[in-house]
Amino acid sequence: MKDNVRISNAVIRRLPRYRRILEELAGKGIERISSKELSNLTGYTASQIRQDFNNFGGFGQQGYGYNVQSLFTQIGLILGLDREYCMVIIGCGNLGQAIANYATYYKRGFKIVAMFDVNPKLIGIRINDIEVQDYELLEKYLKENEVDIGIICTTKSSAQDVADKLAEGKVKGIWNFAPADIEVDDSVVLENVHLSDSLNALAYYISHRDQP
Amino acid sequence: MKDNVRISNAVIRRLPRYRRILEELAGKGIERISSKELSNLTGYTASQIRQDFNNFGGFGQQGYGYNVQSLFTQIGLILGLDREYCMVIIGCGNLGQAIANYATYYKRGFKIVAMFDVNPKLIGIRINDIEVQDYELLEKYLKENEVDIGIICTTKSSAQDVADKLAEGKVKGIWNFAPADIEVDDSVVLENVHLSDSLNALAYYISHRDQP
DNA sequence: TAGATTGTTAATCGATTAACAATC
DNA sequence: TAGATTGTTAATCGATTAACAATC
Repeated sequence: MKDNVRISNAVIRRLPRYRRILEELAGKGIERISSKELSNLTGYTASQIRQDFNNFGGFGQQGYGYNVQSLFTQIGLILGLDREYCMVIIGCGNLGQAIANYATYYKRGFKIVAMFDVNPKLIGIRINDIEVQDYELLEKYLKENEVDIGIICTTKSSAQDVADKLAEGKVKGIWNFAPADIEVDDSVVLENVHLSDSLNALAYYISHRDQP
Repeated sequence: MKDNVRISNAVIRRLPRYRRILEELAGKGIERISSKELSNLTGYTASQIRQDFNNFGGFGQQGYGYNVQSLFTQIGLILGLDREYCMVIIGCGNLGQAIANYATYYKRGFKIVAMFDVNPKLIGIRINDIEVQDYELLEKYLKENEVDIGIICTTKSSAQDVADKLAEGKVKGIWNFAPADIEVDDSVVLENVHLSDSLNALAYYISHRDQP
């Protein structure tokens, strides 16, 4: 695999999609695939697909195409999926619980290790075998345990405070679902899921169908 | 406002963020803002901000800047937020309920009008005053009511079936949270929120911090 | 071997940034 | 008016697409 090459964000955002499709193909027992066939499945051009893979060194074989299983594995390696990520969830309302279920049942390699909330009604309940703890205990927990990812499922008003605590507790990344523009030190990777932005974009495209 | 100009997706995705920030500024009573100040707040360059706004015709005034309130309103108009969108949710587990709460309490202009599920334990319960109906009734509901947006919060395996029913029922847009690559006719706008892709991208950036 | 398909270079396209005249 | 800041054109940068030689 090539090294020392800066990969553009556009490429990174396409990799999970490739991987998802390759997983399905592998599940169907398909062993090889050409960039042209992948183009049909993904909607990306064959040319772009080859360019993307060549960022990391040649995964294919001329005249043959790509081996589905090995390409799947390679992309997993690039994405850093060859290890386990420990995650904590802050905010255990419907959204926090939904994310917990999702991670537990769909995402091997991403493990919920603790959950926190301020709501006394939620503290103490168990979600997929994880007991919801008092948010007051987050700081202590992060001191005593190495956590890779903090997931913010709180209200807008608490989000920045939670982010600060997570950063101080040396998490490597924050997955933010709160509708807030939080700020963190550059050493922490921040991935926002802004539902509002997504819904607004949807409204835009609905309003502008057909018209010029 | 200019018309007949194709606006790039990149611009559209920035508009909700501008709007969010302008809303906050308006809330603080700030009346005017320059592209330079907006640049500080958004992280986009002042040049890009002026280019973005000029896609729609000049919103500003030389030597003065932009009027916060009027810019906020204009962007809302562009995004199509000057009307109400009726939405139905299919799949009323934690995620569906979380989205319902979110839309109800945070998103004026986007109204949940009905919710559906196949689970007998959920059918009949009320969520923010909306009763969960049997999924069997979706088709009938869509025939009798005009729905703008269908929100898919089901499992992966049901997602395509739901999308087909929504498309047949003439929804204008689909907001998909199921971890599936669904396909719909071009006449329906599809906005995916692929949590898996987002999490994988986060893993990538965590794995590649520091290193070359 | 002949056919297929990659890896890679070159061309194109589009988006971002820089610069500055227009003008409030 | 002088200063500030937009609107807009031109320059740059980066990403996508096209083309084709390399090679399995």
